[in-house]
Amino acid sequence: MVSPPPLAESTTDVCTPVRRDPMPAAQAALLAARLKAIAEPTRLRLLSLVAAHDGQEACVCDLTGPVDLSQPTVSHHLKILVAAGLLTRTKRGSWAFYALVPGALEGLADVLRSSVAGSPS
Amino acid sequence: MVSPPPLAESTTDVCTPVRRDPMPAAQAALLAARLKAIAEPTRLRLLSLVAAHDGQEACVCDLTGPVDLSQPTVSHHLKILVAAGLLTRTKRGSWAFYALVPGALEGLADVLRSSVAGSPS
DNA sequence: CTTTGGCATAGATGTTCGTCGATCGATCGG
DNA sequence: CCGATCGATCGACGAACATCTATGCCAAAG
Repeated sequence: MVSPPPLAESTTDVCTPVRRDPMPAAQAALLAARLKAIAEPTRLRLLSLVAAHDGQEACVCDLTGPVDLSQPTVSHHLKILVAAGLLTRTKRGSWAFYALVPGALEGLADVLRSSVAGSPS
Repeated sequence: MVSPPPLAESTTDVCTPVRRDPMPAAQAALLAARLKAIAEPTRLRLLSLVAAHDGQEACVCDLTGPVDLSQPTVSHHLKILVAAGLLTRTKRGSWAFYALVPGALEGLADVLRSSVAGSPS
């Protein structure tokens, strides 16, 4: 590997010098896992549907119709959203009510803003 | 698939009344596609690596080493990040330099904050 | 013009993911 | 208890994805 003419300065074989430490692999894996939970059209719609309900909670029977998917599929997505810390599950009677975790999505957005540009050691 | 209260078909009450219109399927698909671009550990590290370089740009030879992947794989991920509007590609001589699109990641974070709870308009 | 080096593309492969139908535990009404 | 309903789990299937090796393209060097 040869350095490009105007920009190379380092003693290593790097083309451009490095100013900060990049994101560690472990942190990248963790953030990516959280982002994967919302990087899916159905799950975004489910979050929006829950938020659109009074009290910001809804049972599964409220959601299967609007997203036009089978009940097992909806339960599967809801489980992923709960595991990601974006929804909570509360069983009342025969129904399972899902509610938004306040600030969870905003927190994820904030981490996204700061993780790439701002993590110097 | 029956609801405890009388089954409704429209946006009126089912289990819980609806207060807002949920996210449209088209918007959910578009947002999910953008999120998928960053919901991957290697791509997050690549974004961070580019941000860590002087001038916030780097060529492929700068990135293959740190992420410990083959050069075609790195090119593949960079292409996805360019398609998502997060990186720009500029060829100078034999080298292809990738740079962050200013504000792209922040804009995505803002959309994420407002899309679920905010009004769809 | 030939060679060399950086990078993109193509094809192949193993894994992950989204979806469904079938089933099962749990709960409520008679 | 009995039958019905809500919702979670299981097993399967097809699509999408991340990765590799091999190859092609283009610019610079000799």
